Amino acid sequence: MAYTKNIDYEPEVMELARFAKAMGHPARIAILKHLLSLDTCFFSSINDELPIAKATVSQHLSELKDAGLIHGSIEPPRVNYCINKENLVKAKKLFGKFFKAGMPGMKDFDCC
Amino acid sequence: MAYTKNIDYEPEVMELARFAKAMGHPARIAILKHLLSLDTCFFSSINDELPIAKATVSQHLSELKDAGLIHGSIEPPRVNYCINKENLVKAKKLFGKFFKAGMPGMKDFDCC
DNA sequence: AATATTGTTCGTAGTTTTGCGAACAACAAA
DNA sequence: TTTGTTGTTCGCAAAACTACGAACAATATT
Repeated sequence: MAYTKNIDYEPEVMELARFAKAMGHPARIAILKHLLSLDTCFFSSINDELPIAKATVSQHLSELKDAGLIHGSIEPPRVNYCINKENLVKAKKLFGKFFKAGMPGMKDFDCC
Repeated sequence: MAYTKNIDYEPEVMELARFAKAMGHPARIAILKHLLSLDTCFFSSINDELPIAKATVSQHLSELKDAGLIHGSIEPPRVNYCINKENLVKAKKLFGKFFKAGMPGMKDFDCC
């Protein structure tokens, strides 16, 4: 019964979790880093960077696209991928807000 | 054959993905936010915040603990949870570095 | 028209995640 | 000693995730 009750969480919590989930696999982090360093590139360039089959790479790209973190545009016979900058900035802000919320009370590093 | 080839990713990529994965569920984001706002609290306080069964809450707490994001200490008959501040700072830095890497080339918001 | 290139989609397999209720363990209180 | 409180663990079920090879689609090239 996974994800049945998502409606009960705040939209901002949902959005942050969505971005985090998309970033929750090393292959997808590697893809994002690669795209950030290149600004734009073809599928084959991404595929060459990763130790997994192209079918799997394609799936990870789909997930990143669904989460709104990247764009893909067809330039036959190839596909050009790039960062969805608008949403990456959105993610950056959500993570930034989340972590900043914790920092004020973090002068002392001891707890329970 | 999930996670077979993780050994082929950089340690920093792995770490970031690990933290992101732990944050990749709205219930866990809600838990972290709650703990950040309270500094420390008992299981029951967390459980009351969430629309899921206590067994499930306990599982999410386990995952956050395994990822190193929180601590739990037994104070019979209750359990006190708090943020693992050291690792939260670590996560903050990893995410910060990741997002900062993308920002320089983000003057223009158009791409492929 | 036949061939080559590029990447997606399909079908399949095994693992992990999410969720719940019930049972349990540990301690406190009556 | 019996009862109550607190939270974990167990056992199960459904869904999602990760991965692969094979087949396919779309476009160039010969």
